[in-house]
Amino acid sequence: MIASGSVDDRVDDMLHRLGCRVTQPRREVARLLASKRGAFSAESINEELPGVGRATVYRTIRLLAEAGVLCKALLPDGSPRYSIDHSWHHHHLICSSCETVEEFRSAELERLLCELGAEIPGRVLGHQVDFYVNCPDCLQEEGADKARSTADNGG
Amino acid sequence: MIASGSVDDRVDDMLHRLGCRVTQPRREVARLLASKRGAFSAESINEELPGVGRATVYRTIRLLAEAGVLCKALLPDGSPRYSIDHSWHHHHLICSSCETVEEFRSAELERLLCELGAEIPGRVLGHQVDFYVNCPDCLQEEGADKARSTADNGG
DNA sequence: ACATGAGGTGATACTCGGTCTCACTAGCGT
DNA sequence: ACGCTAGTGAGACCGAGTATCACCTCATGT
Repeated sequence: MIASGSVDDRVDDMLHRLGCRVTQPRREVARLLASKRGAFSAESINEELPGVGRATVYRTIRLLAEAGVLCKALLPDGSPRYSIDHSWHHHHLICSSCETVEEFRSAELERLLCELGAEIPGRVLGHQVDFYVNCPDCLQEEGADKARSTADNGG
Repeated sequence: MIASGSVDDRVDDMLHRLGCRVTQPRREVARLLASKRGAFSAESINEELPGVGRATVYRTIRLLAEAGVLCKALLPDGSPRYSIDHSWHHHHLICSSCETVEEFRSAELERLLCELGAEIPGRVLGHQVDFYVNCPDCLQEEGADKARSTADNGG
């Protein structure tokens, strides 16, 4: 608990820099987000913070997403997942089984997208690239399941 | 009205090929979809077919999307738009102002995505590439607006 | 330290897109 | 023509998110 003060300080700092009031609920949401690994739904944050109102959780997430602190990825069904935006520009690897979202980057891809963008009629504002995958964890589990059922058949 | 029989026939044919019953509601939904240019929301179809139940409209759209007859694009906010899937594999140009969705294809992009996919840990199931744009129509309108306001300032 | 007021909060109602339920209907094989 | 069963439609329900509005609290000026 000795070092936790610095996390609070950084969170307060960030909220300050966004030009908004540093309130207790925002602090709580931001701290929880900062502690997250990987992508999460707004609702999961809401559930983990019963002391903070739903509206406030959603408002704060929107605030941080608009400020570029969070980045938003869409699952194939369109439901959004948020994650801390660690790197300037990146794309997503979305696991179709466990719905985890990983970042990935490729300079070559950016270059090609930029080239393609130049040929597109109209003005290109941005792009989004998502790979839908089975992540290694899910593959391993799948493999384990298969091995189990084979063992069952065999014995 | 003389030629409309052939559209009906093609719609019936398609429904048959999907291995499902050819019912009046499905026919109506499929015919309306066939007449659509560009992308549309499920709700808009529902509104245009007051004689067909909401559940049936959504069910039919899902059916056709799963069969690959329709393809689904997600707007930046995650709301889905459907369009007739004219070509085997394509990506989308989504206009951020008027929300129209256009298809685009690039062999080079596919090649690179395939290469990148090979390096991704896990199993790649698919990918999605969207360009967010201002379409030429919206740009033109914007230009017209600007010209108007300049004229106002000048006169 | 205290008053002040604008920005923020939270309970709750609402919206929107979509699915589920279930009694009823109609397509289609016989 | 009959009967089975897939399909239908009204409406309840759901999940994610927004709007409303009385109340609260942070930050500032004195």
